[in-house]
Amino acid sequence: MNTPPPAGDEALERYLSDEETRQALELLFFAYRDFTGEPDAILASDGFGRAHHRVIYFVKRNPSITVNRLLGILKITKQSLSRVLGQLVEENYINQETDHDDRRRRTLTLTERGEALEAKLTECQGARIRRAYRAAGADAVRGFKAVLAEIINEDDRGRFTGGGPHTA
Amino acid sequence: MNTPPPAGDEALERYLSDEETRQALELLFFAYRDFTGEPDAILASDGFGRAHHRVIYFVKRNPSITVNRLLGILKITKQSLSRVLGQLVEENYINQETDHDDRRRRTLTLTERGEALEAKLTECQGARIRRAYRAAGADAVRGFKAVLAEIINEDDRGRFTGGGPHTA
DNA sequence: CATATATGTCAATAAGGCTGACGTATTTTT
DNA sequence: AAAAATACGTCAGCCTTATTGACATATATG
Repeated sequence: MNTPPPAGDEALERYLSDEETRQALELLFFAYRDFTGEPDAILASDGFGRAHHRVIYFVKRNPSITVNRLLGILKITKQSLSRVLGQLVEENYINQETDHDDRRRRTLTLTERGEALEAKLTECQGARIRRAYRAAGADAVRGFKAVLAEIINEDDRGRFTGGGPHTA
Repeated sequence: MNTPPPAGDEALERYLSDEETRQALELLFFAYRDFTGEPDAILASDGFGRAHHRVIYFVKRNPSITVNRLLGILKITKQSLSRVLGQLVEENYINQETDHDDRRRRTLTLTERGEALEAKLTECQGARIRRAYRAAGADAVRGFKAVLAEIINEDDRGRFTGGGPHTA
């Protein structure tokens, strides 16, 4: 068990503030854990991990994205991406071709197989989101988005407050 | 860029639903990434990782917790916990003592050093949360909590809809 | 006494990150 | 044309965090 609320107005304020933020931390921890749980299981049965999911997802969202822009979104090193991306290309989930304008660049696109896996994974997470949205109501959804957008660092926040998909 | 909204009412519905859920997925991804970024940096400079953070956090929240109950919250194996916990005990962040009632049990509590690190990490994430809460407003905060609670699996949801801290 | 529980530990394996170094093709700059 | 910067790939090695299986020990409980 835990320390009970203290007496005194200022102390109570601090306590509430502490409890309040801890509740938020824990909500995020448990929500993210469960949110990634199902897709992780699907991926594992294909011999993939969460890293593959992220790559597939952002290639879907940004067709013909270059390796460099993908690295920018994921914020990992190219050596780390290399292994994961290599597997996905090897096993024909992602198509890689030389860009016509700048022949140094390789553009990445999902193959049919990649599209299928992406759809399966997103559908799985989407169902959880839609269920939560319906249960909480439209008003709550607006609050949910507003707070999450504010939690995100300023540089990436524009993806949500402003316009379309992740064109970095 | 991406596929533009299609014509036709049903198709538009589907498109909105898809865009809507994808936005939620991405909000969660970026928010969690940035939310864990700062503490990760602090921990790294102490030679620790995110796993150490989770252990310290839940020991703080459940003083005198047993190893078994901690495993239940974290949902990892005891072998995984062993190394992390061992380090924290070794370096005097966590105190381990034999329970008086059942001498098989070891109860875990933060030392002063552990308290200090926990405070530093939680303060860092707390500041981000408070900033977001202030920016989004009290109404949005209610929605934020409601949706996140609904995203969490039923078994753990009670921690938030109901009462106090994580007493598993 | 037998069995179950709580904990710890040894060994092997794997995913997914990291850094540093080097190579090569291509584009841009001087 | 030569030099520099960019985009990409790859080799080699290291770390953290997780996994499984097996076994040991102390304690509690039937």
